[in-house]
Amino acid sequence: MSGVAVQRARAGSSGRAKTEARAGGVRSGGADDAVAVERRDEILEIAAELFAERGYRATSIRDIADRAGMKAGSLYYHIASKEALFVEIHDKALDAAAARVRAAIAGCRSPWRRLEAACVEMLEIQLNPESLTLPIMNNFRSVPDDVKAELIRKRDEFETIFRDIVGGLPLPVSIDRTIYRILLLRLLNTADEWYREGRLTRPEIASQIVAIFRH
Amino acid sequence: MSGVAVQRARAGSSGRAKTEARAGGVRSGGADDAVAVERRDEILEIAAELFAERGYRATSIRDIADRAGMKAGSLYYHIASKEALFVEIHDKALDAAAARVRAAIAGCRSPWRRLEAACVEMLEIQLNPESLTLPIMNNFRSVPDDVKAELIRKRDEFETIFRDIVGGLPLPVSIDRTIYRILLLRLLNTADEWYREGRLTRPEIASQIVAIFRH
DNA sequence: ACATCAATCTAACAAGTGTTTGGTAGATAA
DNA sequence: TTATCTACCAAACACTTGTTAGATTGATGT
Repeated sequence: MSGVAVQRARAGSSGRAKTEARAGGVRSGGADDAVAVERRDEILEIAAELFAERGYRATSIRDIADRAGMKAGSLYYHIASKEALFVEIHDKALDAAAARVRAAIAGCRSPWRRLEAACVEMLEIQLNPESLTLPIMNNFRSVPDDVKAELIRKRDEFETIFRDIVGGLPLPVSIDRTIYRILLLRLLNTADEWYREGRLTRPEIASQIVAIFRH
Repeated sequence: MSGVAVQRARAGSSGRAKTEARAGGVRSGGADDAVAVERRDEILEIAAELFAERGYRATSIRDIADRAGMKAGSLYYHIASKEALFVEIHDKALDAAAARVRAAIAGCRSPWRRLEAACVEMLEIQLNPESLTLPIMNNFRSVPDDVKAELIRKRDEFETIFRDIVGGLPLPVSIDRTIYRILLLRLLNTADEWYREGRLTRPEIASQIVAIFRH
């Protein structure tokens, strides 16, 4: 505690806080800082991979820094905190996923075809650890409480897409559409946990899911 | 490392290792050590609750000790290590769950009734944080690799019950029974993550699941 | 009274956590 | 050349982690 106090005092006298100016994410850029932006995106992608692989808690700042080829402290030139990094990744991933799913179902007229297209795309997203669109839509248990609320809000927004899709299905009245959607989304969102490579392809899995959920 | 070596050597010279004699779990008991056994079971149950709530990694030895009303170091009189504690809980939980599900489907003649009874029981198990039968059948991501294999083995053994149940269902040939079972189990095992209190009762949820999975 | 023993405490250990500080090589701009 | 600014590093901070050693307390048995 005393150490912190000393540091604060010194920082006050010597001026400036370079880090904060950048870590917010808003670039007050010069001419071409394309390199800088790329570096930051690179870090986001690396962190996204690790979060997806090991979860939030099990991924340390030093893990991310290692993979990015730098020291832990240097990361804080690019990010504000581990929490902020995760929230940013999470939001971007959901936005990208929403765009992909919307594009995938755009051409489908029949409601069941729409569902199948959405399932295929969701499986593709969840099982391809190559882009920022990554399977981190769950694992909220390992996330601190203060961030959790915001994450859930964003996820609910994403799941609106599926409320529309399920709403258009000609289901028997005996089936509750809300729990139908919840169960379907749970399966798609956790695909990386139950999918076993080699048995069935992703489209085959999607058509199996639709076969089960179709009535 | 050097510290461990020193400690081992000293334990050898001064005799005895009280802790190890007990932590293994096998009691070389005196007359009535019912109190001691109860204390250990109490610890197991407390730890099981915390593991279920927060996951393996997010639950610290000190958390468990706090809830048990003692200090962290004292826990090691009862357990050998955090990993061993988790494995023991996991195994006991699966054994108890298997017994409960088997008992629940015992009286059912129709295959669909069997499925429904199994679903009801599984939801009861997953959503009642009161006994050692607790929702810790997943979350393997946060578990160290060396333990993971053993946990998966035990879980596969448990899931045999559902292979039999699904095997008895008169499903259309277009549906792959393996993925059917995987999807169903994934939903039941993660019920605590998607279940929202107040909307539907557990038996209602179970009948909805069967309504969706029935063909 | 004395020794034994279960059950706990205190206190530390090494390792790892997120984060901050002050410094610095190298490019860019005046 | 000199000054500025980006992107990093080295080193520490305070804190938490699982785990262990050794001392202590209270009950039990002789």
